[in-house]
Amino acid sequence: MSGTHHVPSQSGPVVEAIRAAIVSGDYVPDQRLVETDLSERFSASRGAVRSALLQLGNEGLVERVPHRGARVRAVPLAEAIEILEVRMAVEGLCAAKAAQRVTETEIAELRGIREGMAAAVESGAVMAYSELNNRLHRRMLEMSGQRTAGGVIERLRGQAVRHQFRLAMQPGRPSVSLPEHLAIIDAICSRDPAAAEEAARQHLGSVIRALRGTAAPGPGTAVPDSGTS
Amino acid sequence: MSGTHHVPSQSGPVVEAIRAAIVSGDYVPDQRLVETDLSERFSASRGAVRSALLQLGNEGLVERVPHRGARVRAVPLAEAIEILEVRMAVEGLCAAKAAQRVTETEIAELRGIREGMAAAVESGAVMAYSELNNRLHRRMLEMSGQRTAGGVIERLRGQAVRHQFRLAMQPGRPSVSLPEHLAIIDAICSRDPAAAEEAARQHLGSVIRALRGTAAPGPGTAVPDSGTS
DNA sequence: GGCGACAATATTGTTACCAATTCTCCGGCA
DNA sequence: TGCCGGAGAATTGGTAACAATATTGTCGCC
Repeated sequence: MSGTHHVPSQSGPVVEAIRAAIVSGDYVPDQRLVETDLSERFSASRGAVRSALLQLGNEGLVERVPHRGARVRAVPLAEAIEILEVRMAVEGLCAAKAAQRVTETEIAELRGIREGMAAAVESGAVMAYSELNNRLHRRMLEMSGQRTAGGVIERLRGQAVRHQFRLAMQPGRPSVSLPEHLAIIDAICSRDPAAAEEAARQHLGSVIRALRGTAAPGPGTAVPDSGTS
Repeated sequence: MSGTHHVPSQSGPVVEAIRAAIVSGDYVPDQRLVETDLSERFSASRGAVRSALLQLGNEGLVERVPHRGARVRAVPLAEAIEILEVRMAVEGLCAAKAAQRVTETEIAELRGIREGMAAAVESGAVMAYSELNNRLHRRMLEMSGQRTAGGVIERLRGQAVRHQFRLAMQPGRPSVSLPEHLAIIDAICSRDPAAAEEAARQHLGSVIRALRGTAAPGPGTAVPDSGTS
């Protein structure tokens, strides 16, 4: 097996834990991240938490202001679109490279993902589809052999994950994105770099258009006070 | 004016100092970075140095292994090429955006850079040309308005700066890159996004080809092996 | 009743110290 | 001679206390 994801695991388990808590929505945007709280929550020393926050700040997931602490960074829609535009460029590159370097076993794996995605959409299994979606993008990066590009995209994905998640939950969205994903898979399996790049770009372009369509309601709707408290 | 809103200046002056020392060649690749040494060298506490090394490690400039300290990361040629491939994609995007959004005053500034570059190459002023080159790339990013892409490229540039510097020192290299730079400038000034993207991609493609030519002196790795018989 | 200064609190930033780990060097031994 | 093992030094990682700073609540004054 290709093992677990290697890029974002560098500086200890605390970083991963906090990152997971953020991307899973356990901490909402603009929520304060007090060092002592996290220290107790994750059973780690304050220094470890401090380092983790530093790294997450560098990663763009949290915002740190001197003497005022860290809070979950709220990525505005415009920036999410910027992120997707960069991803469009880089993932286009990766798709092309993947089409050049793909092996037979990888083609088989992609075909498996393809079937799974079609089945998930057919049966309305949104979460399963989202999971396969993540896996497809990740495996495509690995197949491209472009570690640098993979790291860049991984980081960008982390920042915009909330927007993408919200988008994936829109009813009818899977039926739109499914053919795009299938086109990417088919192009890679056909070892057609140009088609793969074009398919990847079209897919992310579609995501951008869809994101633009989701009206971002102004301030006043987000209430951080959820459940436990 | 937009002033100097550099992305990588966030976590204190120590980070910038160490980064400057690394990119300026003051610390060579694989050189150990002992915390106490840096602490004394930059008159900062060990904790500050620690944080700085953490951030630089996250940035890809230094390599940190647990209990073994940090050292300047030696970016292999293959990775430098990967980095340039990503830059090719992202800077292509930025060039296109810049061509869409460029203002009249910015066009005037670009024309100034254009003249300066031509004059520098004419007179053989390598350093001045390199400086203008940096400025051109940086201003193009700013004009594109793509902050995300700018941050990505800035980071990638930092990692491969040594290779690019070595390349810029090659005799005759400026005469090759000058027309490419001029093409980028002209395309942006003509507000032609497609041409700008193409010009940027061609330029970086040329850099990649040139880099491939530098350090491939035949079979076997040309490591500076001390006096073999 | 509203507003500004002041104290109390909470939180981060820094420093000093100790523990854990690795590297180096030296000596013993087959 | 070459290799194994251990003591010592060097360096990093972690922890706790301290200092600096921002936030919040309170009191007096207009």
